[in-house]
Amino acid sequence: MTTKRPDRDTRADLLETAERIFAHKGYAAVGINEVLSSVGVPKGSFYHYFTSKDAFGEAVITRYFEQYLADMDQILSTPGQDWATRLMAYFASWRASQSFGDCEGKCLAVKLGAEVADLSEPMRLVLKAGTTEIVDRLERAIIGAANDGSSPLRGDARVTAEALYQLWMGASVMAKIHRTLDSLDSATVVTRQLLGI
Amino acid sequence: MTTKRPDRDTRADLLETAERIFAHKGYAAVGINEVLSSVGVPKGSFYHYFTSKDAFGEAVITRYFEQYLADMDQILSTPGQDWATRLMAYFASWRASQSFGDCEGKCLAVKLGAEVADLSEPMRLVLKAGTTEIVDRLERAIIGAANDGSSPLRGDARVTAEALYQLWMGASVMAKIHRTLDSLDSATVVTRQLLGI
DNA sequence: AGCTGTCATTAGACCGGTCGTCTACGAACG
DNA sequence: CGTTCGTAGACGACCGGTCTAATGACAGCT
Repeated sequence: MTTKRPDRDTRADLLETAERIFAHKGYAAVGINEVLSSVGVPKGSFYHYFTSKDAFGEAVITRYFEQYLADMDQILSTPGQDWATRLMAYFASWRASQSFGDCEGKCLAVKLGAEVADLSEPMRLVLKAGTTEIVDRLERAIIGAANDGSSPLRGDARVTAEALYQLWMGASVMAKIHRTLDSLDSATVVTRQLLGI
Repeated sequence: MTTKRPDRDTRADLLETAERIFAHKGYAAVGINEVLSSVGVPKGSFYHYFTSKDAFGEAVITRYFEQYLADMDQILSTPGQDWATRLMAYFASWRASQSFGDCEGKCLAVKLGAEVADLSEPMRLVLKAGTTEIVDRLERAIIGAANDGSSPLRGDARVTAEALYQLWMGASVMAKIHRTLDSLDSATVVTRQLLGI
């Protein structure tokens, strides 16, 4: 009498819950059981949907980036704003997402990047593809800002985009280590400086 | 007839070996046994030298930073160079340390920062203290560069120091994810830009 | 020299949790 | 009515960190 859940729910629940748990505890430190019992799904179901923990992790990260990029696209296409403003809005939302006091900081790329990169090749490739797309969008935004005159582009747009992403990634790690948002404030200041605004 | 090894060797061997293994596989993914058997020390000995895996991890990171800061001090005090040159030499050596093809990238702060920060409070505090000292040194170097005229200081030195460290941290994570040194090149370019040189 | 007390070090048992497998049941739908 | 999809959870093999009990080396004393 399991109330006939439409199949996708279980799978989606697993992915969604795992994202939260991974973002908090990392990948290796979390057992499948923890995710399972947290969702209330028995172990048997897991291997119906996923072939292994690694494949599961891959799916979690894939889903994360899909969602992340969609959100990012939305912020970077706000009508009636110049590109520089849109860029700063993106970073402001990044800052906000880390600010969840406890210890969340929901950015999976930050949390899992270093841990997973030399642990599982498939997961690494998903991370690579995802971060590349993020930098692509930043680059386009920077070029846009140069064109609409909201930022005086000095130097290569690609390099600047990469550096900005790296800066914010590092700032997020430091925020975790210091349990402070100061690092994100520094990043904000320097971001303005780099964009010349 | 155990050839009477002086006690400290075992302990030092464990710390040193663990540093290498942690830098490669992370913290949670590595079992004590792996370190032990890699050094050739029996399991029983471990808890003679350390009270727990966490205390061990703490000691590993502490040792790492001691060494790292000593190296950094040396680079940043090269005689006959202006401060801007010293700074760039430091970042060049950072780049070089990541370049070990395989997957090393021996920077423990980068590898373990995100993973460990919300896993163990003691380890987090060691990371916090260590990274703070690194930024302190960067700040002093930046102020030095402003004073000796090798870099036109624009803006707060502290903020710039923090941003530089974050930038390079993020660049190292990206290097892991993309298995490329490109990110470190971008970081180099932007570092020059931020220092105005 | 022999005996003994003390301490550093080791051996290995212990229990709990890990991932993944496998069989059996139920519910849905043709 | 039977095949498919999904649930259920016991099970095995293994590995994790921890702890107690035994071993060894050595110092001092008689």
